Amino acid sequence: MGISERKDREKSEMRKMILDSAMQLFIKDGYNGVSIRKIAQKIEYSPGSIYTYFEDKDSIFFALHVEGFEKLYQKQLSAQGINDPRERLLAHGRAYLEFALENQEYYDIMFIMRGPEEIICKKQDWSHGMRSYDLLKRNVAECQNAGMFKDQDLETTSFLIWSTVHGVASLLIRRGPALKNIHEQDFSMVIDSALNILSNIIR
Amino acid sequence: MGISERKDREKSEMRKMILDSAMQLFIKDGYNGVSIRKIAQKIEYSPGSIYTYFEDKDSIFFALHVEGFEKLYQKQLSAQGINDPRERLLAHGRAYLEFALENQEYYDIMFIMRGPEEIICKKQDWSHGMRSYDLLKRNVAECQNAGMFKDQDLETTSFLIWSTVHGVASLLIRRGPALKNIHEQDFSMVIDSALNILSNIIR
DNA sequence: TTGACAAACTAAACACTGTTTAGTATATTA
DNA sequence: TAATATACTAAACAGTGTTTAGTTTGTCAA
Repeated sequence: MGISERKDREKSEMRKMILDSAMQLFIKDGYNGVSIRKIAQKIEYSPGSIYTYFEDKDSIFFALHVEGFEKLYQKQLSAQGINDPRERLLAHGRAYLEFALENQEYYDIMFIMRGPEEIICKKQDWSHGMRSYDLLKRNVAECQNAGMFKDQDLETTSFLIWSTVHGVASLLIRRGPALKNIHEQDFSMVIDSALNILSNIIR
Repeated sequence: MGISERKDREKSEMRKMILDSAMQLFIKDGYNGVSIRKIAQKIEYSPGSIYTYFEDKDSIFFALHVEGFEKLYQKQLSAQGINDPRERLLAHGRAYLEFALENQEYYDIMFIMRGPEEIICKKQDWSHGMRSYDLLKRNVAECQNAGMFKDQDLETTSFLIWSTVHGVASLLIRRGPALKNIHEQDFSMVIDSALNILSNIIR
């Protein structure tokens, strides 16, 4: 059936076009600055057509959310080649921070923005996030096997490690009051310092 | 001039009424669920009247933001009585986390939500946030004077300490994927663990 | 007490928003 | 060729933040 395959292809191309346009607008105009009509105008279709491909506006952001987790997971896997558990966990942290700073819009969608997060709870689908988090937990567990974090709860330890890197990432991205004095080119220094903290925790 | 004083009083009572209603609705319906019309209905005035007291919807959230920072600052001051710099910094961290979990809506407005943060940048007014952050920096500086964080940059160290507690706070409030296994009653345990990390950093 | 003035307030309008609906055009299938 | 399914559009609906014109109200000087 070549026809239905072509149709599927056309359908997914349209989906991609919508997502790409939405992402571009999202980066330019922020979450609330993007409207279905603007997306429609950008892809040169009527607003209504978009609803053939996505249930609602939220679903578009959810789809971008899923894309983001896929990118994060791939980045995280790049650290899995390292054998020493301690070094692997540090590389894992670096990968996380690099992902966050290289894909700030995705990171925002995934972990910071209110809108989409409510959506994800509504959709009951944290599975993509869990996959990344489970990878972290596995790395922490293997650190425990190697004698680190002794007498510490796996869940709590993993969570606190995530908190540390997430805290750095989200503040760097959102630019809180402290960041008047930390500029873009200093980010890698901050990453190093954050990993230093991690490195102190790991013992 | 008793009349103009009464008028000022009435004006600020009206402001307070608007802010209280906005906060209530905000907690109940979330950021985007609150409309000027809903606030107006709650206070039994027409939507237009609100614009006599606030420039726009954003200003209402900004005002709540300022209120939040005032509360945080007061809470932080409660830790300033402690003499030992290390213990004071730890108490400072605990105060921060307690504030975040006791005033989750405020914390959200202050540090997590996109909307208002853009507003604050627009208004170029991080002064309220800076006051709290400066207090942290002062405490860190005095830890340095007492021999801790030797050879570490004050700015970076302060930022990373803030990151750590902010990371914990924002993940606890937003309930990321990791938090399926951490329930409300365990929060104080997580706070203790976070402070343990802080305590490890401080040496 | 009256007239002027300023402030508060409202109803209505404006230009948006996400979403639904009814209807059309097009391509595929029997 | 006729029937059917799909993609698509224009228009409408109910909502949004904000502005405007006009009214009411309270204050104050003449």
